[in-house]
Amino acid sequence: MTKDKINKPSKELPLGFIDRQEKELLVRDFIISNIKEVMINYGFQYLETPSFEYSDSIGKFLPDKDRPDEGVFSFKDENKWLSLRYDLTAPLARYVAKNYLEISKPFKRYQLGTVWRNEKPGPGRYREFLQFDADYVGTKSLQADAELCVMISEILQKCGLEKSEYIIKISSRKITEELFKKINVIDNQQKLTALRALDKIERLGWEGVKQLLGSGRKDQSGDFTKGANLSSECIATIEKELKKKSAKTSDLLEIFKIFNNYNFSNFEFDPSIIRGLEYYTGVIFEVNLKFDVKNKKGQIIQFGSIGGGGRYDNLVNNFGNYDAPATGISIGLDRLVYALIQKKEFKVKQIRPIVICVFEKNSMKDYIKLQTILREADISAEIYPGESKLKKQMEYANKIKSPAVILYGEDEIKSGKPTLRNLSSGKEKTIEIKELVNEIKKII
RNA sequence: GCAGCAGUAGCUCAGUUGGUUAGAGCACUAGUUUGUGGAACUAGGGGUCGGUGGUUCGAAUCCACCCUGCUGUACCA
Repeated sequence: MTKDKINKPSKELPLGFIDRQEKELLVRDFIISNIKEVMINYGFQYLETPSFEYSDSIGKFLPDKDRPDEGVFSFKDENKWLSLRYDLTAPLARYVAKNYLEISKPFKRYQLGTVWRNEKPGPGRYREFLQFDADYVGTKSLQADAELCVMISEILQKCGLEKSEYIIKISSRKITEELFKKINVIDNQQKLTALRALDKIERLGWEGVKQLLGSGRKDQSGDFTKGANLSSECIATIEKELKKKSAKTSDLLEIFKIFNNYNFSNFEFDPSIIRGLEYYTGVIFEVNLKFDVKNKKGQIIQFGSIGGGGRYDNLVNNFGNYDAPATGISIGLDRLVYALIQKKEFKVKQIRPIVICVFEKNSMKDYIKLQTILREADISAEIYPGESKLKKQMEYANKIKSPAVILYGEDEIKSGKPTLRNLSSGKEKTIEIKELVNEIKKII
């Protein structure tokens, strides 16, 4: 095929980037339209911020990140580092700080946008993906946090999920904070390592997590991960405290009350969820699907959550003296699409055109006439785009899954009666032009 | 990043202890049917066997390094 490979551009995609095809995009569109409806009902503003930000605007307040290209795609422009956004929360904080005096307080906005992460992709995880974010900025009220959970639940149900197919897991950073105080862990690095370990309970189980809290753990491939080096008494206390299935912190008790007011019960207290590490300050939540998700080979994969969020009361404050406590939720739309396509036979209709076959170039006027009639009746229709034998045209129509072809050759044109061939049944009918629309509507 | 495994046609793979012109199925192209697709049959195109270097009379097969992919793990703001 290619005799001289040299100098030909590569047809491969960069690591972690993919082409997305119509079926997936239609499901995504369906989800997005549901999101927009719900967002309007809940009174959120629609916002869009640019893909690029100054690196320090979205990163400098994050500890232990001194290089701008750590995890993000960056380049230097006129001596300033620019980065592709890695989430929609950091740009929101920047936006709020920039427009602080003009915007309402509280400020509610939602945003749909592509984000990029320069890290290793996994099943259903890419380096470019679409995120949906809804945030409340400028309120400490847990009513806001509660509404986000109720709202995401409503979106998922609109998308066709049953209540039994997903759950909102909820916890609070205050639990682990108090716990660390109790067992006297004050070293920040040790706290972080311990938090990261606890975040893995779902995947590794308590045994694995305890190893990570202690000296460390060897994985399947034999690779060793260093642990948090806590004493076995501390680990025992952590396990005991976190296995209690009742929440005691004031913020959780309050939000559960609010859930009750909403008659919302599809949540579960789970002290093992940690979510991100740096900026959450209070209530945190995670949206989990309860059915198995498989990869291309049919193996069940570790899918994790499709999104989550929580309270971050200090983020906007990093830009200056703004009192802007906030709470927000992020959903990875591509992951949701990936899961939904498997779970439901989505009745997202891929509309394919009726193909009008071309017999004579000289009759093009007649073909266009038919095409216009169909298109005016809102029926997708096309004149075969090319010059081929009828057989080729039929093969084309079949390949694109066209519901029917119209055969309008010399004889038909003379009598003014095109032939309509149903491509799934193979049946043909020669009919008056004025009946064409009705006959086709019976087929599609 | 670390670790394990893998890389042969567009796709899924076969290729025996290194031995002549590297195979199959699907897909593709053309024809059997010059106004008829999805089935069948016939013929055909397409691979420097991931790359580079080495061992050898001879390498898809052995060795080294690199690249890419998969899985686990770490990081994921």
